[in-house]
Amino acid sequence: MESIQAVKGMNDILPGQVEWWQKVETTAREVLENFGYREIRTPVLEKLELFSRGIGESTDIVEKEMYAFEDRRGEWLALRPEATASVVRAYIQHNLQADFTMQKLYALGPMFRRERPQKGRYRQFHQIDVEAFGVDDPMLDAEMMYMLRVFLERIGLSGVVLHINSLGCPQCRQEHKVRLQGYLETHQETLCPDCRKRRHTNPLRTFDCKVERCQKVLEKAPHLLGSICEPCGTHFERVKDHMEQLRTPYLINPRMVRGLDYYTRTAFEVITDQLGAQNAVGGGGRYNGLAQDLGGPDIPGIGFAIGMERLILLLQQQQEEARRMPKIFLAAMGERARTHAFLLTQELRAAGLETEMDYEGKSLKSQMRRADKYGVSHVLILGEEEMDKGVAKLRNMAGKSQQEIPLEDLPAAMKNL
RNA sequence: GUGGGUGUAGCUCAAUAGGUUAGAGCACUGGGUUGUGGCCCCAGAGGUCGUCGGUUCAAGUCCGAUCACUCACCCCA
Repeated sequence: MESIQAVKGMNDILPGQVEWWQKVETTAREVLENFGYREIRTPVLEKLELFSRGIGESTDIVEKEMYAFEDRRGEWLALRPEATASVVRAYIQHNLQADFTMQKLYALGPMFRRERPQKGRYRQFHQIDVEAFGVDDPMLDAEMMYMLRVFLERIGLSGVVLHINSLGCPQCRQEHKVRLQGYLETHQETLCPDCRKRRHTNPLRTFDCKVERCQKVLEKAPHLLGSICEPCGTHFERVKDHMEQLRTPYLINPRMVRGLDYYTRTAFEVITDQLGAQNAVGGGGRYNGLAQDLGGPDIPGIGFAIGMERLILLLQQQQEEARRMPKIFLAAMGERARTHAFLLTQELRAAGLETEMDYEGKSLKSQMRRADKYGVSHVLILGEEEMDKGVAKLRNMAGKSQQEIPLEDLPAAMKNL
């Protein structure tokens, strides 16, 4: 019989790996909650329309990467390809703007995109998603990027750079788009086929084309940053001022464009050069029109997402892993001692001590080997001899010393080690 | 969706120009005198050589197909 494999691009996270995830998750919660963010959990499945309207009909995500299907009653649903649209939907649906003028929310969980997997890119991947609603002030933009930096520092990640840009508002971006299209048209002949297509569909995207002759053309192309409107320009200036105030290093990257339609003004990405082709560990930006696009009130928002597998891949390259092991091992010989050891194990656990034992009646030598593999600091040895005397031998694995301890004192004595 | 690379034990890899019972290291199990770990020594278990088909007296090895994994393109976290 053929064994069943996991779905392509969807991974099991095994013991030994899962410790990294726990570390990232707990650190994320600590930092985010310290900045006033509260967790929200939304369904993994949403109406398809939420994403086609929210992310943009012509984006790659919506066009070709979504897990979309018709359910038994003919309703079109999709596994979420990102979290922002869902969080905004929940925000609108539950009228969260009525509670406070500002809402700071975060969500952890799996996202789904049907792409060809490669290093740092999977069909089920996980994000730490952060969103703040109701405030358009640049102070919040800067605080968010500062918080991202604090988180990455706390988790111990090094070698990443924060890129920032302003994408302007729908109005000035539209004007720029027309100008850029005009420019590209005059250089049409030199552009690669992809860029010729992008000229119509999404001219801004030509900026991250990797073909050399396209880059050459784009060097002289009008930059969005140079032509954003006055209010967008001052917003960006103030973001930068606050970044300096918070002593958070950044790099202005006028070529950065983001793949989702809803971004406005501030956009940012955390970039690494240690992940092969996947260079973005996290990214986000402001999305002032999104809530309204999704049928809600006209409320500004800003947010970002961190790719957990990418972050963990980097951490694993940079840090030693810490394995989780029991602290005490019980080695017992003979039926009487084994039966007692079984109970004793539960008592030690009840006292809060991580305890493991041998369940198979193996030789003492074998049990000691097992204890050593676990890396426990102490082993309790229990045999006929000890049972007769009403004691257990406590062996210190590091020092090799051994002492006898009365059985009735055990949980207490172990706690004081 | 497109292109490249790789599929042999749980893991990392060997296997002469096709030729008998496919090997090693690590990991695993047991043992090295009565009930004591690490180091060392001995022994053991573990593989339909991804799958299907073809060439051949003979295929892990050659050919084809297929699947899986992987890297890259596209795009993104």
